[in-house]
Amino acid sequence: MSKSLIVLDDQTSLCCAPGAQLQLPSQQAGQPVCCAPLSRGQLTASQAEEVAPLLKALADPVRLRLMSLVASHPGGEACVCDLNEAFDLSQPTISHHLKVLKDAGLLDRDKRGVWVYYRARTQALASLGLLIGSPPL
Amino acid sequence: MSKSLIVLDDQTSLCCAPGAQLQLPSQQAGQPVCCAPLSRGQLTASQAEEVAPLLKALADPVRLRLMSLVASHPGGEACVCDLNEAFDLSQPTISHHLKVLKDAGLLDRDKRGVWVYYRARTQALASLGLLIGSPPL
DNA sequence: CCAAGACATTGATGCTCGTCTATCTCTCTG
DNA sequence: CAGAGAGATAGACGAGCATCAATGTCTTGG
Repeated sequence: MSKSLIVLDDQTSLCCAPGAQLQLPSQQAGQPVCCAPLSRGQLTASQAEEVAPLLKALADPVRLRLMSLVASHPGGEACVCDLNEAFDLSQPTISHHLKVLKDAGLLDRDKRGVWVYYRARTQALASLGLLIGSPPL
Repeated sequence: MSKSLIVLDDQTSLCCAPGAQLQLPSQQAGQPVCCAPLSRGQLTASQAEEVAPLLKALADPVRLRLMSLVASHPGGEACVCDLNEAFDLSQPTISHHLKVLKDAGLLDRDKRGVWVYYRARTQALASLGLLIGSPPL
């Protein structure tokens, strides 16, 4: 597998740190472009196949709100019991959406006793935001 | 309608210019948060309903590559005839995907004679990238 | 050990989506 | 004006998705 376009792991350093988007190092000849934004150089088919599932996971109003609730929660994590109450949807439906976000690599799951806590992978969100949002050169 | 979270029009100035993501003005009490990123404050249900269609439009490998091809094309625009050749898909399928991107507000269409040119709405991409990618405070 | 509660899983249902073939509309050329 | 070519539209079809009710799996308290 080639170098990932999206950094999912908070432990891994970002090759394009947030805020550095305007001073991206110029592309080295022969080297794969890491974090190549959408507007600079064409995404390969395989890169597109890699990124699309992340966007698809986010491309639902309920999941967007879930991500926002979790990411903005004090402490960086939220209990499922709190999330369930924030929506007018059944508990299995919320559980399903959380699983979609977790499988996409946008949430981390942590079970502590009876309760389950989800945490946002801010690195993945940052990478995705840079990929989409960086302006053309 | 409340103030839009996503700036679609290149003529309109961005309330959160690219690169300004780390120095966002502190939220004024009582004022709606413009361009409130995903990780800061919870998206309302209506805001999520507004943003999700944009992400859904992008959340397809073919459309991601189309956006990338158009956005990175010299001159900022690309002819449909060139785009058709870049994919192993039928012409109506490409036309359909371009329409989805245009209806979402991510592409502008310009017919000149026999040919049709599409141009990326970089402002919309920038807003979307900031919304997703800005880190929590 | 048992009952209760938190969350996940299963299976069903109706809707949306990506793709295709066929056809249509528009514009230029001869 | 007729034909050709560029691109859009229409309709069909199979796959995928969001939701729910019902049920299953853990974990804790008594």
